[in-house]
Amino acid sequence: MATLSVSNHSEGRLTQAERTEISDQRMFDATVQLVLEHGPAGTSLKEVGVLAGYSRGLASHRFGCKDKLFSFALRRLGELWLEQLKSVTQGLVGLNAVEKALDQHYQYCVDAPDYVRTFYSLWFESVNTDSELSDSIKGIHHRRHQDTVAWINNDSSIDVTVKAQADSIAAQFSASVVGIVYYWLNNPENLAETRRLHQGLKHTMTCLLTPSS
Amino acid sequence: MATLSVSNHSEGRLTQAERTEISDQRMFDATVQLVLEHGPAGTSLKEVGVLAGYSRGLASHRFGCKDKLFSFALRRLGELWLEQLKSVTQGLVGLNAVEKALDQHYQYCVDAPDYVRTFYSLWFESVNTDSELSDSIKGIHHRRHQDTVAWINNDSSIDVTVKAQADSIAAQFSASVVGIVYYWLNNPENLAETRRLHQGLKHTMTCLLTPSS
DNA sequence: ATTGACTTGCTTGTTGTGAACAAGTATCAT
DNA sequence: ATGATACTTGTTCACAACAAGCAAGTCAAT
Repeated sequence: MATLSVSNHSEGRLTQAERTEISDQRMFDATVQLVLEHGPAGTSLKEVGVLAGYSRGLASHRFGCKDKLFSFALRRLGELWLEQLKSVTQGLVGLNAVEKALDQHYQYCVDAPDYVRTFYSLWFESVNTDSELSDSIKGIHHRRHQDTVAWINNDSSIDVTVKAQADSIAAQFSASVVGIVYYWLNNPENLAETRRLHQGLKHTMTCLLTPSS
Repeated sequence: MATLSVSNHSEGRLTQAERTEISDQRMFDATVQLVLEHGPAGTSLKEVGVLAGYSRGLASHRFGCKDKLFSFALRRLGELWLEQLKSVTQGLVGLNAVEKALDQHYQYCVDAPDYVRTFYSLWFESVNTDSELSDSIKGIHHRRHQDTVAWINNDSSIDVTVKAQADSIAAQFSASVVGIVYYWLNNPENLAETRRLHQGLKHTMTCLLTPSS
């Protein structure tokens, strides 16, 4: 592989920072591939190192334990999704933001299924462990929740009585997204239904954000 | 421990069937306890056998592999929940059935949190494995789906245009329940919000089952 | 610029744990 | 008593985790 750009030394020579960046990226790719093939439990640190083109011990040495490797991968995946999300909801509020977010979420399942699947595989894996990974998830979860709450509160067209319930509405929204993802993980072939679930949630959110009585 | 009831022989003598029933039950209890404490991945067959009062090897020998032990535990837990569910939805259809089911689901989280938590820990664990366990889940999932579809189709007060979408509505219902459970697993202390999510889903289902336009 | 001490990335050696299975012992059935 | 079934013990293999060593990169003094 050609070097991305010339370093400060002669050809082929890499800085320490470049070396770790390259090995990190390769191990990230290997992790995604192996988690897709064998699930998180069936993915060994040894395989990750070897598939990435290094020794059996590197993943262990770099990350300390399996959990931290997964936490690392999850954070990287989370950042990739966040770019997608921000590119589409930038500056939007209320129902507009919610709808664009859901459209993009569906689209990302279509465009980058490997990343989404790995992301949520690790996500669900963390339900059962008190660990680094589980902390990362909690962080992501909390940020998502706050984003949703902000979308609601920053929209001047939304009623005060609705805003008072922003936390509950955000909780319902997050829960529904998790449910949809769960469906998609188990029925990746049925994109039509996955799309319908996204649409259904849009509709539900419309009802929730529009004061009825 | 006193024998549950006299067997066909003298005191303290058990039939083979009784012996396995007892060891199965003890290993089931041990599995629930250990999964609660350490998660499925952190639960070893060795510990299960020992905690149940047997040798380190029994769980391995009886179930063959970890996955089959979990599959066994999951089926037992599923049956317990099914009793609860049937006791409350027997003979009901449509929205009535859905609402009673959700009430009971919430109540079961309150009354038997250990069972519900273990059940769904194993449930989410199975997302990442192609195995016996994953097959059991698929079965349970399919039955739930069919039940919901039947509730919709057997209710004469529900419109034909709605019944035509029975599958999609059932999918949305299942997904939402999964999402709610995911919330509860991560926020077991917040029963109020869990209750609200159940109520919210009832409301959504009311909308879905009542033709609007 | 070259050298040499130091730092950091990476590899190899080793230990402990657990899953899985085989072979053996104890308990029950007839 | 003979077979069948529940259970235990012995063994193997794989992997996580860590320690100790090797190699590549860094940087100051000359």
